[in-house]
Amino acid sequence: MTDSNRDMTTLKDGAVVPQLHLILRDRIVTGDLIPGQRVSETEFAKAYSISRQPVRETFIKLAEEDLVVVKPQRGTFVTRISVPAVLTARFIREAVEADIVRIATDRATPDIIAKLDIAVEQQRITAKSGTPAEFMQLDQAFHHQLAEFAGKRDVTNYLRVLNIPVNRVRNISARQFSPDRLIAQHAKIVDEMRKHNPTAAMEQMRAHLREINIDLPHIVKANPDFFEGTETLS
Amino acid sequence: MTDSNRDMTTLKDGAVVPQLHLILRDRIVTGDLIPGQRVSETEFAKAYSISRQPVRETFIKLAEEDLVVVKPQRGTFVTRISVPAVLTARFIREAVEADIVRIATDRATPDIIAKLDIAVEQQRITAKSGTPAEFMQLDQAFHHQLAEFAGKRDVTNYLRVLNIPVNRVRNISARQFSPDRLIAQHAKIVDEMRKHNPTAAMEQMRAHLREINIDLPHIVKANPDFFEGTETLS
DNA sequence: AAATACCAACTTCCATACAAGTTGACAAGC
DNA sequence: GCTTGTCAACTTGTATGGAAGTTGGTATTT
Repeated sequence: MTDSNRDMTTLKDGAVVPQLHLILRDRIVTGDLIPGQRVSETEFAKAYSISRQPVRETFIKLAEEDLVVVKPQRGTFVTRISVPAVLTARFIREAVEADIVRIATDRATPDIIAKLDIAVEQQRITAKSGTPAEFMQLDQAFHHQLAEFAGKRDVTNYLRVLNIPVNRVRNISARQFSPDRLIAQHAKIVDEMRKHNPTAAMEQMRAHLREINIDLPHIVKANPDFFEGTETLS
Repeated sequence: MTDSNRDMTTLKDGAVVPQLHLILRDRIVTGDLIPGQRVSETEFAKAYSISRQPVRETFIKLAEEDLVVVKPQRGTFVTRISVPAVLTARFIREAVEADIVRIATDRATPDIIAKLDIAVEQQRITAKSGTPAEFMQLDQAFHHQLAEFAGKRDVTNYLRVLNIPVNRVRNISARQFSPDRLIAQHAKIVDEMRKHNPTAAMEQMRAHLREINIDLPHIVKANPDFFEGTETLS
């Protein structure tokens, strides 16, 4: 989203809850509101000049996405990033996207391969001259494209909530790891698809999605108080 | 859940929203509240002798699970079951549980195989003398057991919301299809695990989870107004 | 008869007041 | 010093009134 609504004061006319939901979700996922931080209904009510009720209902939605946790009579807190949630999301994505890439390879036409080549090339350009957030957007678009080419356009939507903790990790560690490695892996996947080798394409995809298993321990070690369930790593 | 709280009148002391959330979710998933049915805040507020606010907040949670849809100033309605959601959930489960069964086969000890044999046997017993709901519970427990044996205990929890539409389908069609076929497939999966044949076990699992692709068109045809997005089937 | 204007009865949305429980500071007593 | 009791200031939870918008029936007008 643009930061037109992040001046902490004005909301557009119309329903308040959907707007606030998007704003606060973005602020949490990008790390503007940090894991463990205490928030409160009155705090945002004053900041955005609205009543407690819409803020409260926004908190309920954020809680369903595991972005905040509401402790009755005690307070509401930005959740720390759950390591098991990240690992589980990764495992699910590996299984699902392996199947997607197998189907996409079977369906691959020269036209599809060309579009994927263009996508990878744009990633290279953005990695050099763009922001980490822009590269992240392109990365997600690439995986969504593969799903579309496999005829599984909906999969991305239904796994959206699952990917939230993964995105949080990437946002707080955007500058710690270079995108070059990821781009090279994307290119390898496309190459195997070009050769109509579904098994090899699947293996490249699985290896690609296993990367975070290697990075995660370092990220956790660098920001231990942003995470919970860290004992799962050992 | 027990039906101790389904007398439409009394709730236990304590927080109201969590109780009402469980009650209404159960009533929708089991088909007591039917797809497309109109509901309203005041309706349940009167029925349970509470104010509109807790009902409203419950609706928000149900909406996040795609069990109701809130149309501002127009009303709240029990969602019709989304055919694309069912098909996508099935696809995701096939990919994930195939991987799970592969890992579980690699890890399979005689002790694990014995536990799975017992589970299948209990399914046979319940299929004969139990209720469809009880069998459904055992079926879910079986798949959860496999995830545990693969060291992926969390997967079931994180895919819970995804499975909701699938469970709705099974509840409205519980008597239309016999469980014998499913039990036989469970047995085949365990047999391949016993033989330490991960590839065959995976294939049996995939075939098992593809069953709903065959049943779904008939269920939709028998209850067309319980579904939406039915054109996806053609 | 048919189209239109009106309006009463509904709905969800938001604001506000109060209820109920938690927490931490601070003073009293051991 | 250390424990304990008190209580004020917070938190979220619930109730209720009114605002804003939709809907469908009913007169009114053409």
